[in-house]
Amino acid sequence: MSVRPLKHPEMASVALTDVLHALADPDRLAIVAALDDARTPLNCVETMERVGRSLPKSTCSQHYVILREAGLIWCERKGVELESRLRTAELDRRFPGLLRSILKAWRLRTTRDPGPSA
Amino acid sequence: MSVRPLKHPEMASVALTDVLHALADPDRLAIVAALDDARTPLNCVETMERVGRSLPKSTCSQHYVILREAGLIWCERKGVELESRLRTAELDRRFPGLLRSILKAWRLRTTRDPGPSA
DNA sequence: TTCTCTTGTTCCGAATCTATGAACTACTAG
DNA sequence: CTAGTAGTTCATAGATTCGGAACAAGAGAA
Repeated sequence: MSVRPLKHPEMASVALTDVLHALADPDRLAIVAALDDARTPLNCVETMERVGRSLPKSTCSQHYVILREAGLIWCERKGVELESRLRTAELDRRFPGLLRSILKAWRLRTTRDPGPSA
Repeated sequence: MSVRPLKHPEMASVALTDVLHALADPDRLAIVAALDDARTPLNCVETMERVGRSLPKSTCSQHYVILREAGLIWCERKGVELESRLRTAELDRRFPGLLRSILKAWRLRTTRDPGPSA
């Protein structure tokens, strides 16, 4: 049971539907919003603190896999931690304006919207 | 086994994650893009012709349920047909710029992106 | 070194979601 | 009434997702 190396897709091969699928979950969207706020790489614990919610770690780990494989985040292992940052600029070159408009929509959600993990 | 009446959510109660989930599928995204092109209501057959792909009807029917319940389309029965139109203006009031930027991204997808039903 | 703590990963079973054939409803035309 | 067309519902097999338990891997202390 060894830990696999991190794989990141080239931005050119990222599919729009994968990006949308990755963001179609309140927890993942909140993670992305937190990384966007932070503007600096964060590990999972720091991110979840900012999200203000604790998930089971296995679930959380899977969320990171999905975000990474959808091309949304870039991760590096720093010791025992996983440091992640948004691939903002690259993503915006591939899908101009997309991430911004989604994050904007997320930030003005009302109570009807599921907050992180409804 | 009677046919249930059509239910449309109020736009205020539409969640962003539901919208993203509805659009995180190549067939549904293609349907939405086709309705957006058309600018006039289309039934399922007409829409799928424009999409250029035929799905099993049960699958197609489910896609319409998902799009309708996510607040993306407004449907009316016209005789035996189901006429659908995008809820463009309403949606844009709720999530300004969102649908436009997603459709824009969809239209500039490359071969790596799954076309309708990859 | 070894022990322990922390951070995250992997595995696996249960619960949930999705796709589709078959049967059905509902309407139209002849 | 019969046949045809458009779409819905049901049942179920298949795919995804969630989360607990066990594990990996590095940091720090002794």
